[in-house]
Amino acid sequence: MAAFKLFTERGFHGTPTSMISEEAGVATGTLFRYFPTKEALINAAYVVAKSHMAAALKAGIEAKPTFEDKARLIWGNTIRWGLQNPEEFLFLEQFASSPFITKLTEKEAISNFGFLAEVLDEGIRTGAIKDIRDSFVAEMIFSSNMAVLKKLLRDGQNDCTEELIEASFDLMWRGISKR
Amino acid sequence: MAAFKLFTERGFHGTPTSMISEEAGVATGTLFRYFPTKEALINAAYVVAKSHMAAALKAGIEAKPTFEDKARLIWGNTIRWGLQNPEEFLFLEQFASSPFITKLTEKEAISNFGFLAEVLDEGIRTGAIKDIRDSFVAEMIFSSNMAVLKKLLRDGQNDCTEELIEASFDLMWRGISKR
Amino acid sequence: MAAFKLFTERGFHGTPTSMISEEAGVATGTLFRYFPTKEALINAAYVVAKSHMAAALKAGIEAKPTFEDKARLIWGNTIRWGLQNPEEFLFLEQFASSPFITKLTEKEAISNFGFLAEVLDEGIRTGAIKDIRDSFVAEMIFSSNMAVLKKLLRDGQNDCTEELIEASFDLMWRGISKR
Amino acid sequence: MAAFKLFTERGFHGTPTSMISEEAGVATGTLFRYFPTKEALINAAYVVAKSHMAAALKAGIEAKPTFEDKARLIWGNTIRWGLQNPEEFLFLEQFASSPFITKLTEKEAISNFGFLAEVLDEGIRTGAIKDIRDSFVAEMIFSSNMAVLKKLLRDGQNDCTEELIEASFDLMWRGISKR
DNA sequence: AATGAATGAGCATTCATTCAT
DNA sequence: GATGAATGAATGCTCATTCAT
Repeated sequence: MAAFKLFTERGFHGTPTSMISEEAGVATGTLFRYFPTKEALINAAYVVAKSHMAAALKAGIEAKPTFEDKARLIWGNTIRWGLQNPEEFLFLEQFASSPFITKLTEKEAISNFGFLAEVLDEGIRTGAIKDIRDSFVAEMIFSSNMAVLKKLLRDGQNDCTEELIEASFDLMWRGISKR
Repeated sequence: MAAFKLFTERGFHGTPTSMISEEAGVATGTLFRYFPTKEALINAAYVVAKSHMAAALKAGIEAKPTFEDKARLIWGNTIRWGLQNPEEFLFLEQFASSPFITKLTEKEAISNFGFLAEVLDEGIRTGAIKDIRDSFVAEMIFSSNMAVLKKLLRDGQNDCTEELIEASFDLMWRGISKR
Repeated sequence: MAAFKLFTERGFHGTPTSMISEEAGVATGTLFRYFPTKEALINAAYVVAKSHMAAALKAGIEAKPTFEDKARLIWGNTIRWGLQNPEEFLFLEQFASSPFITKLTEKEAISNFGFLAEVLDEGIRTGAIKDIRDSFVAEMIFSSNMAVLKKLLRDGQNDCTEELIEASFDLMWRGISKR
Repeated sequence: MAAFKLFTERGFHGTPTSMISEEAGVATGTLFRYFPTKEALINAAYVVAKSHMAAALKAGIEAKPTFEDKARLIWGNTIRWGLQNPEEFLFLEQFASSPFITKLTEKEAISNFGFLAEVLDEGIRTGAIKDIRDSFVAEMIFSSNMAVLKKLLRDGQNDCTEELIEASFDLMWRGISKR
């Protein structure tokens, strides 16, 4: 979807539907056969991007035996996906808490991320990580992960990206792990 | 500034200048005596909010002797400021990397945060924290801090806010500290 | 085009685009599908009026054998066209050297009047008229012609219009002819 | 008056009163102590320019004995004045028949030109020029005179300006004189 | 008298949405 | 189903004019 880039670079109201339809190679009116309003369109785009992201994050997870392995994989998957799909990632960042994305959409989009809660749960259950107000921990982990990704996107990646992924994971892991 | 709330809740293009002037209790034209364009207005608001935030973060810092004390104070200051000024905080979150805030504005706004770099430097110099690609660490700290604040704003605060601030700091601190 | 009358009577900035579109029987926005800006619109109108005028001036010219016949015909054509299309004529007068008509437009508009130079050339070549700084003579002829037309429009025409056309031509002709 | 240049180059509505007051070195409000409205201001400017012009045209006329001498002097005076005061001249040209100049103003402005009618009258009375619908002749003379001036302003004057003034007068004169 | 900040009506232009083809 | 011309409400911004100082 070309809409990701356009919306991210120009904002919601800064991106005319005519521009979206042109990028998409269809006529102006055609858009409105598929999305009743412009808001519906961006909400749909949001759900798509979120589900793309969710799929990328969980890739290969079932092969990992321990909680730490899973956590480390997801940590890296997030960063790698973001580096390869910067437009979708930045779109999600930009519109995550914008007034254009409805609560309903957010709810639907988040439903793809249920597996994260399960993994985290496993970590707590097996005693691998602390349980101080779990959800706070989850937020901190998630935001740290994103912070690394954003920094890489901003600075431009270099050849030691993988090292950095490991180092940042270790740092985070040391904070949350019991030992 | 009433503009914080309006822009946050409705977006840049979703907030007519007439609405801003009405909230501000002046005529439409009056706005344009002080800000040449709507973009200039939001950029000015951004700088103001950032400097408010910076002032709040560093409050009381000179009285703290060690790096850890300083870090702990700033961590708490951030969260307390955000909880007391949710509109300004959310405004900053929303427009931090929007296309409406110019590079120049961002630069000016960031200039107020030089003290953070100094504090971090002290931490590294005195050997209190690790030096794995410091700037990444800074980003992770900052984003974790924000994550806690955002969660508190979303969920509504309760009486154990201070406890939570401490707990989250400890978690972060354990990750970054050498011992 | 209704724009001729409106622009002439009210000036460029005194004529809102909404008024033009209303007169034209279309919606406000429709105007801007055909003309990117209001300035483009008035420039287009200018070119149209000029080409109408050019066509009227040269009507029947090829049937005239001598230079004097051609000159006399054009002299009359100008006046007759202006009397029948006062709105277009006054529009051209009003905006001929206004800041709204670009050099480019003027150039394009003038291109229709190449035949005038040819006719004048013939007059000089055949020795019918003097050659004192030809272009000045051309300007004087042209402006005299216009002056008669404007006076007729201002005073209202009467039944001896044709006589007057002849008389004024003779007067001008006597000035420029070699004998 | 700086207003001449501004109005000519930018049009009536294109020239803010604030710009005029700035050029004049007074405050915005001050203008309105002297002219009730912007229209009153431009009308006053028009009258001033016209009277300047009238004064220039008649300069030295009483010393001239014959009609032809007077006519030749006025012809030259017009052109010389216009070349020395292009801003006022072009201002008059531009706004002569604009909707901003009221009939009353035009009437007042024209009152300064009574001497022209007298001179023309003398020409007819003494039998120096033809009497075919005198006012038309006057218009033609006047417009020819202006045409020469405008051409000179457009092309830039050179050292044979005086020659050209003579030549153009002769051409005109031959047209209107009885012999 | 002079000032210039404040006013708010007015206008060019954009753009989501409709609908005849 | 697809198209894209037409619509007209909405909005950023300007500027003549006022009036408290």
